[in-house]
Amino acid sequence: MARAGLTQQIVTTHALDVLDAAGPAGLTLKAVAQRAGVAAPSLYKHVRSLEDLRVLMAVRVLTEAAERIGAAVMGLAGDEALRTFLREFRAYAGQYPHRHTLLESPPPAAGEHGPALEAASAHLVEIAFATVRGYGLTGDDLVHAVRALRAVVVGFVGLEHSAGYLLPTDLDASFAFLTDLLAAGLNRHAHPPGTQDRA
Amino acid sequence: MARAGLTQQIVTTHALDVLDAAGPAGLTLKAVAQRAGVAAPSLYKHVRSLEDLRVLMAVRVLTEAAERIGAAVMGLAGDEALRTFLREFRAYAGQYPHRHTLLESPPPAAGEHGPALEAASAHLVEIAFATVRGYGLTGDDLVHAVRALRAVVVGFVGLEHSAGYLLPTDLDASFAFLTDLLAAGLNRHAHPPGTQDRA
DNA sequence: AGCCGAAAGCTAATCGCAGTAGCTTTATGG
DNA sequence: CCATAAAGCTACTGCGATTAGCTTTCGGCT
Repeated sequence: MARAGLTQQIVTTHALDVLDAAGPAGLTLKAVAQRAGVAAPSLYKHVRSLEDLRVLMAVRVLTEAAERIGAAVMGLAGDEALRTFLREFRAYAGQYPHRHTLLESPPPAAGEHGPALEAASAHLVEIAFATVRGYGLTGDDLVHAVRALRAVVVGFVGLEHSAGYLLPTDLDASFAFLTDLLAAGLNRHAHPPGTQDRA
Repeated sequence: MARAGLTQQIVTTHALDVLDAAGPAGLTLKAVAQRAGVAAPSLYKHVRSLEDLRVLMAVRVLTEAAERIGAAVMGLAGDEALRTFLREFRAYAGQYPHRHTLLESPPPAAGEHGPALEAASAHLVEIAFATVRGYGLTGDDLVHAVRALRAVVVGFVGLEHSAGYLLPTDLDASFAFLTDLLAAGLNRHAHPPGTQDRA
């Protein structure tokens, strides 16, 4: 028998292919093994469990998304950076409509690859920070802004891909509306016209 | 043997108890059956499958949340209504930290209870519409605003409960920040100070 | 009071998939 | 050429969902 020459990375790649093609419910070790050309138990030479594999997939997805979004945002600032971040995030999710499910379920820092997951997540968060830095926010407001940014984009994309938005109204327009909303809100905090609202 | 006297509603209630207690991964028919005091296969007299049960649970959760949020928002308008909607939604999710997972996965209108799911979802959306109505938005903007509202709240709550926010910064403050952001944004659309941004 | 059919439960069995045990073979480095 | 570790494999266990078919209870009707 010719050896398949698998590695943890290759298995992860096959697993992502399966996810993309068959959705979260279709992500089974048997399917991954089949795509990799080996018997199912052989995968255990490279991953500790299915959950472990999911974590590895999430790490990959976060890293990929961060790279892509980071590259797009690079050199931009303010509204332009913000719009680009949002657009690229949604574009990535649109290209792989099932991957967003990986960023909701995986157990936090459980297991061997927990730290890697946190690191990958932190990397994306770093990019979000950089994106928002230009608005002149300080202290906790900076964190609040990053959280708002993530909530907005994750929420919209999640609803978009789990059939949460049923009305016929154009989704691109809704996303643009939300983008404007966020941009305007951050600008308002950047140049507070007074001490209008809650501390 | 004394009869358990189950109904679809009671089974759904037990299933939600299991979900609340054991999380999404612990939601198994065996666990539900045990809590209901019957053997696992007996559940099939009331639900078609585990997936079907998940849909029923989602319907219940959406209905409950809509009632609760609807009651809280009733009689309010503008920012007050908006803040209440957001606060109540998050409070519900905070009370049952696992239920938000039901609102992400369930297959759309698949199966017998698909229409019920859509109806329950539509009910909550109606309340979101009512909440946002006071801002004087028209046409598609109204839909955009509702979608923004849902994206914001679902995104924040989802990240909050899946350990997406790791920084030590206070989550309540971040939620307040996001609430203000949304309120300010909707007010801006309500009273456009000109034709400032993108159509 | 007693009968009947439907519905609710049960036990036994099937099926698919995650995970484990232990053997075999391929690469290699010495 | 040989020892050994890693990569695969087959066989097996266990669990949970689901199906099949039997048994019992219940409500209505006579």
